[in-house]
This record gives sequence, C-alpha cells and structure tokens, in this order.
Amino acid sequence: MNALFKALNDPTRRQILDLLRTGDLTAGDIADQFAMTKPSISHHLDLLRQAGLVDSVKEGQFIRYTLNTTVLDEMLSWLLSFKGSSVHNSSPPGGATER
Amino acid sequence: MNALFKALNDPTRRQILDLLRTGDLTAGDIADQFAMTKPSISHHLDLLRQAGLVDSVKEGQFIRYTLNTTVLDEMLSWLLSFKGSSVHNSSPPGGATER
DNA sequence: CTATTATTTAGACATTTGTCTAACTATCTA
DNA sequence: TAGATAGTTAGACAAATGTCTAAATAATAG
Repeated sequence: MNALFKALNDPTRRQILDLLRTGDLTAGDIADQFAMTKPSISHHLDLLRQAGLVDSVKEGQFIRYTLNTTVLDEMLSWLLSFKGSSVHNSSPPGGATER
Repeated sequence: MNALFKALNDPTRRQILDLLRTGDLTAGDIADQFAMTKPSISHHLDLLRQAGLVDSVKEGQFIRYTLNTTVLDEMLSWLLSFKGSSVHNSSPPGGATER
C-alpha cells in the first residue's frame, strides 16, 4: 500500500493516470502532454509501474502504457472502512477518570 | 486534494488515523503509541489537520483529536471514477490513424 | 552499416520530508 | 507563585523526491 500512496502523491503522476483513462499511450505521447523532459516522465512512469497502477508492453521501439486499476481496490476498501467506522464519540482524554 | 494525498503518504499518519477510528485521543495518547518523540507526532498531527483528516479541540491542558472522514469523499469519488472508466482498449501508438 | 527515433539509465542538484533536541506557551495543582 | 504536565514551535540535519542534462540501449529506416 505504501508504494500506492507514494505513486499517487504527485500531481504529474495523477495526471498521467487521468490521461490513460482515455486509452493506452506510449511514453512519448505521455511526455508530450507535459512541460517536462522525457527522463522525468520516464521516472514517473516507473513509479506508477512499481505501484502496479500501469502496465507497460514493448511494441517495436515504442512502449505502450496501460492503466491498471486493480490495485486501487485495496486503497478503496481501506478508505471505505473509514467511512464505515466513524464512531462519533467524545470520551474524556485522561482515560477512564472523568475528573 | 494534494494535501490529502500528502497526508496519507506516510505510514505513521495512516496509523494515527487507524488509532482514531476507535475514538478520540489526545496528542499525548497518540504519541504514546509510537516510538517517536512528541514533536514528531505533533508535526504529523498538524499535517493531518491541514488535510482536514482530523479536527482538534483544546480541552484544558489537553488537545483532543478527532477523526474527520468527510474529506475522504473527494478521494473516494476520484478513485471510483477510475474503476468506472476502464476502457480496455489497445489503440496503436501513432495517434488517431488506425493503420 | 549508419543515422534516426523512442525510451531508459546514470548522475547531479535543489527542494521537500521526517525526525530529533531545545526551548517555548499554556494549564493544572500544591 | 512555583513546579509539573501537555503540547507546540523553532532550528538542525539526514534521507527521500522531483527535475535536469548527458549518455546508453534498442528498434527502425535508408
């Protein structure tokens, strides 16, 4: 889960994921969308791949990147578990002693 | 959304949130659960508060921290939008030309 | 085989981040 | 008021992060 949060903790990487929802893209096509060098984008893609958020397939001299949302399930259920376990309590700080 | 991802991108902070699901806690009670100094925990709590994930109320000499999951909704719908828009395509790299 | 194109790898560098110690503010208690 | 307790703020510092340029790898085109 750590790699997942880490990967999502960057606007550029989230934007890359947004780009990929429309369909697969090559590294170059992705890099063209940003005011950033290709090596930088390549690094971001690497982190996304490490997190399992994208898959990459080499096709000739291109590398096609594909969105993979299955890893999001883990995060999704983690988040949902919070929405479920809202306790709304207000027990006193000290522990059991109510002053 | 940036502050939210940033806040969640740390194991300690996520653990603090997990602690708070059981109920409110003071800064000290939270700090006691970690092998880390109080100033460090205080800093983590500050980031969580900045992200809107926790609320803090001063009660005497204590500060009670409360979990606030409302900000998670934004993130939740962002994540869900990905699960919805899986395209499963495999268009060729070049762009629009379907060869 | 050479040149070109697509992409990554390596290394440098500034910024951000997480942690610590020391000092400060505020509340409670004797 | 003095001392203890709860918590934060300030500053330092190492490690992680995001970006860049230069060079390397690999596939394609002439």
